[in-house]
Amino acid sequence: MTPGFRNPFKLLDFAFVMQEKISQQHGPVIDLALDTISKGKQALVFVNSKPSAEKQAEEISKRCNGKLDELAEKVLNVLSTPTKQCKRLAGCIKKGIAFHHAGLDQKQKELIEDGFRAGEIKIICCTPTLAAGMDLPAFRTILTSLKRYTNHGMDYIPVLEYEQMAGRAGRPKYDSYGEAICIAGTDAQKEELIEKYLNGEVEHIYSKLAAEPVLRTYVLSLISSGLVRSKEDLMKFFSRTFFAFQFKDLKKIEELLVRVLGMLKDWGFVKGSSNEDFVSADSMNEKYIVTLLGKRVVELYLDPLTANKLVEGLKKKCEKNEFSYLQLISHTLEMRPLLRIKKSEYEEVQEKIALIEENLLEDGFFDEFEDFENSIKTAWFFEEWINESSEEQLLEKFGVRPGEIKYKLNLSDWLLFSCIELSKLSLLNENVSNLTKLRVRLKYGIKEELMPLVRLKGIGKTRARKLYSNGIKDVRGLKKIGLGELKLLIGEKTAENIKKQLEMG
DNA sequence: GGACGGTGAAACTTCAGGTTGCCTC
DNA sequence: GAAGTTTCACCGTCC
Repeated sequence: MTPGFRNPFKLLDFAFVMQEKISQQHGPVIDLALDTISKGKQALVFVNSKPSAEKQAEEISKRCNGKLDELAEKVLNVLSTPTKQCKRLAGCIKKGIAFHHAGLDQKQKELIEDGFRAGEIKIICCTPTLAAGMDLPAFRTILTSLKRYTNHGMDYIPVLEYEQMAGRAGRPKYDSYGEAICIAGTDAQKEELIEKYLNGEVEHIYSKLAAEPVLRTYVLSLISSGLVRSKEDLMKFFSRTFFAFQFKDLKKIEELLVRVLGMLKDWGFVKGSSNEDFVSADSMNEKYIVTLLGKRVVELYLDPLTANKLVEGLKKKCEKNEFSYLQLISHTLEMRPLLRIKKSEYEEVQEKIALIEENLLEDGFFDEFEDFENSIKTAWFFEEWINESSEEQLLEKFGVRPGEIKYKLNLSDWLLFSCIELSKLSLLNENVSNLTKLRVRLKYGIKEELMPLVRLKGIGKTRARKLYSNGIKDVRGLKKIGLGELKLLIGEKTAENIKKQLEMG
């Protein structure tokens, strides 16, 4: 831990003194940022939301005169067509300021992190993305707010989280100490912050085993690995965990485990190993073994609940189209958080539901209708993607940023792969070819007609579309066209490469 | 007089994050 | 609960 930064009074008083000393020109955050730069140092500014991170960075950058044109150019051209977000980021970076959150493309995040480490970028305004894991120390950490929106309204963040953010301050190699500065609005608030975060204790750690999804997954994998063969084994195992230590009530744990076992059995992921008829259902000695399907569920790292939902959905006999599958995988715990429906979108989504209701692979969503509606919006977003909407269009229509698009696509690929595997093991092979096709389309973001073209290395969404609209629709078309003409369409190097691939068959 | 643009206050809307599968030239 | 965004009334300017 860096010396200096744990001394609470020094710290917070410093912030107050600082505000007066820096003559409060533009508000505390901007003043502190500019002061950091004038000292030749760097700072991380933690804010509460993605829009805030962008706004704050922009405000600071307006008052800076960096000249990082080259880096800005790189950041701008990470995607095939820059989105609004890219332009905004490039504008800030030009001045030596950046914003950083999960909505950025991975490549952009790396450029920013490297730029900061190299000392070119002076200030990063970020959401808690940068709080943990990342090795990005700065001289100063500025925490604009220690409250965050939760399910129960605005609430103070845990002390542990505060420490993670504050702990970014202090660069072992360059500074002998670091400064973590919380912005307090009033004296009363200042006292509150000191009490809670500087004098307060870190919260107790609670075992996450208590959460049922984790418990389900755990029990199944224990049985699958052979570590646990009976309810008795299971109880023995769990009585030694931190979960049991905290929970204390072994009877309750047993009830919970029995329920989980029952579910796994109903879903066909485990079965009684022998002479089941002679052993009563809640006998401690009843032996369990994993089924083939259950084993695969473990290997796929799926929550058994999700796995069962997928299997049940895949079984459904109805007219299935892309949207059917997309909605099925969107309405899982794994896909959360789902895209949320804005007020202005409500009617549009209702219309969409009416349109595709008959093709859905699930029924009985009445208890959590809002969640269901969100799954429709999420599936819709995927659908637009495979119909060749650009990142910019998705940002406009669904408010999904490029980084989030990639993350969601990665999840969807995993879940579709899981659907394929589960179909194979559940004798539901009629789904396999459609799912496989869908995976390819999601990977590239293309309509079905471009599929033959993207098989070739060097051809993705953009080039495939260009070729197609010029009448080249498949490998045969590519073979027929002359090299010169092909070069004009997709560039010299790529054209040569493609021809080579075709020759090799 | 009417179109247009700028300004500011009120009303409205939204709010962090990120491991897992497989294959591979 | 707070901050960012949108909306809308109001005013001044120019043609």
